[in-house]
Amino acid sequence: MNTDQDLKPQVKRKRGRPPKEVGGRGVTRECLVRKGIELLTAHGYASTGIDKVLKAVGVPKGSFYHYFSSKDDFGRAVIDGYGAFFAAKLDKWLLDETSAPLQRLRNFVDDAKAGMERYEFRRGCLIGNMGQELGGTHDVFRGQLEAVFLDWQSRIENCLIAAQDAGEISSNADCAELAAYFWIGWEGAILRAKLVRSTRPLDLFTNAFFQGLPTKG
Amino acid sequence: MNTDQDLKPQVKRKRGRPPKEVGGRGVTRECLVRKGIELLTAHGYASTGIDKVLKAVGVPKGSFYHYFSSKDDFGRAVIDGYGAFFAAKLDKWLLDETSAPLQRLRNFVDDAKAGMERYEFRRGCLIGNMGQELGGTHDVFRGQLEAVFLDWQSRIENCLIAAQDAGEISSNADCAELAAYFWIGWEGAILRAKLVRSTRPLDLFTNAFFQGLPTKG
DNA sequence: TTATTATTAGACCGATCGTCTATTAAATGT
DNA sequence: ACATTTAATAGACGATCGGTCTAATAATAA
Repeated sequence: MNTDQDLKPQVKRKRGRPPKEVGGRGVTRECLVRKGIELLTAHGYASTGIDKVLKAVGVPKGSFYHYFSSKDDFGRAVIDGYGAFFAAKLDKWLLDETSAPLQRLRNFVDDAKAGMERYEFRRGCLIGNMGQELGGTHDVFRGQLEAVFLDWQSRIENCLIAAQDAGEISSNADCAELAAYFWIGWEGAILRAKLVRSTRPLDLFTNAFFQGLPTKG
Repeated sequence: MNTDQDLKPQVKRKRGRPPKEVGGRGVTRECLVRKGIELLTAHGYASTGIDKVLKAVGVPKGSFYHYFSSKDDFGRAVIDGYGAFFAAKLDKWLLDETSAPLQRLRNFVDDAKAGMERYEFRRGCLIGNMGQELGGTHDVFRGQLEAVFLDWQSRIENCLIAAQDAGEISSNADCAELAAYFWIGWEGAILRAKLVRSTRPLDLFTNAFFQGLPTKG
């Protein structure tokens, strides 16, 4: 994994505007954001230098400040990119009509768990990481990160409402609250899973979550 | 709050070993660790430079590397200091025989909640912060941070066992697992509380936690 | 053809980290 | 009393790195 096959050509370029690459239209910016997601998730915002991202993608420094006005601006783009990427992943699982609603949620959880294992519990969730690192100090990021959580949360909420409609959980259940509870515990479990390098915290939380859901009534 | 009344004298000092301060015996190191706890909790490990700590305490750089061999060494001392400080806080509440076991846990939670509010949800928990920031990459810190969690966890576990003995919760309950679950959710709630600058996530989690405890049977 | 825009190359400044030497007071030994 | 060793501080230093800025040049539009 991560064989760096998706980066810009490492060929030595001349200065100035480069000759028009047929396939490459705005590819650079997207590559930067993609690498940013990868590196910020793994090492955090403060610890990840611009240079690291640039070197990993094979793009010179000058380009960076053409596409982004500052590191913060880049950070915002990275958060948006990750938020959208993960929202799509949520939809993929939670809107899958071939499974019952609660099973969809389980499927998502299993997929996310597999992702944690695949990266050896080194990355976790970019939004959780940046929230922890910058939520207390950086107001702009704080609002943006919370907005991403609310977006994800509403997708879980909709899935729980579907479960209600399907009679899987009680019609009295407060799905919005349960969805909020889900993300609180899930992010806490990811943090702990990084420390113990195991899915145990994830299993512990999700088992309790599903078991605690109000049964039909 | 934080009126900086607890730092070393800012007076211009001469070089060389300073005259023996009557009260001050090894005070410098302790001051550094204390400020370290404060600054690392607020801004994270990577973002907090040695110089910031030194300036805040009014100690020159030369002293730092007399007491600590490196920044990592300092980080370890800070983690230990915070771990011990918080363990004492836990004991203060959880071993308070004047309340029933579960009430002790509620008291601790209320106190921690008040602490979050006092700092306007800007700091959170040093162990959670550093775990998020470095748990995935820094092996030494990772082990140390997990050890702190296990220590805190055992204190919660003991309190839950006392609750069992008092008949407050079921004798079938797995107190070790419940204690692990408590910290997973609590840390997740802190993270979220920083983002929304409100105790709601903390309330949401703790209410669910207490309500989900297996009733006596 | 000329002007403008997009994109790159890399210099630049300041901050940070950790080391190093010099300095001086206390503690210790004789 | 004196010499020696140890504890603790002052602060300069070099290497590195992060973020910003200027100059250069090809594509594009007027």
